Amino acid sequence: MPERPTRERILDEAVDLFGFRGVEAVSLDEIARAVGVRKQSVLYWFPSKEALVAAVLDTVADELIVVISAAIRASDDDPLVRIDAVIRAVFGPAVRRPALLGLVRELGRLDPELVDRLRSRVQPLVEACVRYLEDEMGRGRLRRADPRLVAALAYATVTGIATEPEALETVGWQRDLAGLRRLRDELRSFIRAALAP
Amino acid sequence: MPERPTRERILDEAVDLFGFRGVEAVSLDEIARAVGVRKQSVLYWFPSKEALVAAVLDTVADELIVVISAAIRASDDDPLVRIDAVIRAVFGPAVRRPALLGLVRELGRLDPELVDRLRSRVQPLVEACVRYLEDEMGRGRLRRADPRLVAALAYATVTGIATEPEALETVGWQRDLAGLRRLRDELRSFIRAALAP
DNA sequence: CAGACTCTCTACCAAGTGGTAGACGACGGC
DNA sequence: GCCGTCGTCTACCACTTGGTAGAGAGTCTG
Repeated sequence: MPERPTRERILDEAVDLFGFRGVEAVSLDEIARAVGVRKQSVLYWFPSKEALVAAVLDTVADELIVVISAAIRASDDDPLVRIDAVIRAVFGPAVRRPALLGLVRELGRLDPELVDRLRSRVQPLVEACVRYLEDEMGRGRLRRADPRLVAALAYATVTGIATEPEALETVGWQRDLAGLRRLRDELRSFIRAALAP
Repeated sequence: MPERPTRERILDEAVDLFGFRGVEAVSLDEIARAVGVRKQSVLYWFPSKEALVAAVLDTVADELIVVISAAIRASDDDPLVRIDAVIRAVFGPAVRRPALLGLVRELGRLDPELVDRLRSRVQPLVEACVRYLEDEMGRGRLRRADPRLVAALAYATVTGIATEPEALETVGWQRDLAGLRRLRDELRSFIRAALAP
């Protein structure tokens, strides 16, 4: 049978385990067991745990960058619609795969070199968003505000919900996908209201 | 000399170490060394690592609850000023002690029982804020919006910045206290703009 | 002083960690 | 049939982890 290659399956399980439980808390052995293989096979594909973490970050970043930059290039001219699309794009992968949110929460603790590489890949996207916001504000199609703040807020909101999905419960929502979607939708209309000219 | 009691010093170091590096990543031995004592003395004061974590959460919650509920009871009548005070209060402890932000990031991974207890202590505060927002909105002194969303956004923003202070750099700000303060101030005016009637 | 209590210590343990060395079978090209 | 490469395995290592047992020093109370 054409089973998926071991390397891919390891990456797959690693995303979930690292995301839900934390990199430090998950051992190579546990990942191996989840894949149905021995720890030493994991070390065959990834020479060290750190290499595995790096590979996980890379794959995740690839996906995120593709999805989000596609949304940025979306053709609709109305800036509010466009912002909406980006927010949906940012939440999209997280809604489909909650472990990704948990992974974000690991960033602050990982080897700074790894995080730097990841950030240098994401930064151009953020800059593009900021420039776009500035542009539309200059043309009066969005209310004047610090575009970097808007970016920081969106960034922080997503990672914040990532950090503590319990926050959803605390404010009286379910912490499952429905709660996440609801937050996303409310956030969209909130930003709309704040940025509408 | 009236040195601070060992128990307190352990709690103190634990807040910083757990916050900056993560509960799982910090060993009892490391905490003990930071205090200048042997691991077994730590285990004398806290019968297990989990008990230490619980105690840390309790002390932190105590401080937060005091500071925030004081801000909620602030006397100023203008809702915007009042909201401002609460935001400042939420950011206050974090600005003074960045490790607290890191601790928030641990919540999602800790024993659910611990987190539940913490949440049940914070929830009344959140509920009070929500009721207050609803009330002022009903009286037309704040723009109509879902008060739970406002609470969730504020909550998420703080924990988001906690999760990844690097986000500050990504959007072009310093990640130090100045950056944090700036984010706080911008957030205040942003919420003001969004909620002003 | 005697005895209890408080606090920190040394010594130890079983379990688990990331990682190395190398054997073993399967497979393809020659 | 033979050889090398690939992928997984068993066996092992040095080290760290959270936790136990109990000794012993210091102090307070009688």
